[in-house]
Amino acid sequence: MRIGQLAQSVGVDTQTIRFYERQGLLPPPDRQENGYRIYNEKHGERLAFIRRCRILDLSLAEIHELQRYQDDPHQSCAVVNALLDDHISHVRSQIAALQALEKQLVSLRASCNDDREVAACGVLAGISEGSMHPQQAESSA
Amino acid sequence: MRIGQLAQSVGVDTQTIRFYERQGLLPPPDRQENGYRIYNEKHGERLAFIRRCRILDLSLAEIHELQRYQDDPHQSCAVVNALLDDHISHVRSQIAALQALEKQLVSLRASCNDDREVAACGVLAGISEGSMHPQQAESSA
DNA sequence: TTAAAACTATATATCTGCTATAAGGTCAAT
DNA sequence: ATTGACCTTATAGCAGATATATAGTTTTAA
Ligand SMILES: [Zn+2]
Ligand SMILES: [Zn+2]
Ligand SMILES: [Zn+2]
Ligand SMILES: [Zn+2]
Repeated sequence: MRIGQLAQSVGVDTQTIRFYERQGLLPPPDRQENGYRIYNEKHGERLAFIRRCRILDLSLAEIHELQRYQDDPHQSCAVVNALLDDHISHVRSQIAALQALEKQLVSLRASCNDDREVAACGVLAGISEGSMHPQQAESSA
Repeated sequence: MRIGQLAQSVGVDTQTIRFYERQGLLPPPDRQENGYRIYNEKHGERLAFIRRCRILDLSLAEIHELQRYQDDPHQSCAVVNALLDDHISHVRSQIAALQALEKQLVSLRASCNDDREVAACGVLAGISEGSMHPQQAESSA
């Protein structure tokens, strides 16, 4: 199967497939005499795996790591589970950061109604005055 | 004051200041004879405003819009408040997406303990099997 | 006085995960 | 013969910086 078919069957752009190949996430397929890439079902499964990882918001580096684990199937799967735990904490710290941010924004929003002119806007005043603390999106825990 | 001093006083990198200037968020300052940028307190306030907006995770485009509002101080501040409301809904939809993701990840994680080998890992099996639905990080509401 | 350290300038590359465009080669049908 | 659909590579763009390369300037100290 050629790249367009593979792309359609998995629901990605052909560019994305070539991109994954360049990144080392998909093995370079054989080529026809004219240079066209030829894929088999293995490639399809591999690509689908990558896409499902991306749906889980795993980074390409994390996916790469998972693939390395799959290449050594007899080691303990604790490494896989640890990777997932780490990723869950990535996601949780993002959530926490965003929730703190939301709180800040809502309180800022409450400092103004719509009946003023810009020069007296409570929101702008709140930002300009600035008793704010930086967010930390990711921690290296 | 030169760029290094300004950078230190606001707590950003000098590169970041030049970057904001290129993006049109900071007005180009006067130059010394040797070409060095010279800043005054106005620049400092403007830069600090930008940084506080960034802490609130406002995009550079949103900040730009706020600046345009500030340039027309007699219009109704409803536009400012609307911008903030939009941004709050950006943040909320990010939170919702991440929470849905967290749920998926936690359930995936629960499908494995650490006592297997990679070939039998419940996490990898869960990803490979793939009964997953794509996330939508942002909606164009 | 001179040489090194610290600062400034511009231009360019890097990061993430794609997506889009340009410019061209290949193939089937008309 | 030419259209159209497909394929190839190379390159640029998005956000929001950050890093590097290379060069000129100022300050400090030996
Ligand atoms: Zn992660
Ligand atoms: Zn207002
Ligand atoms: Zn926003
Ligand atoms: Zn496992």
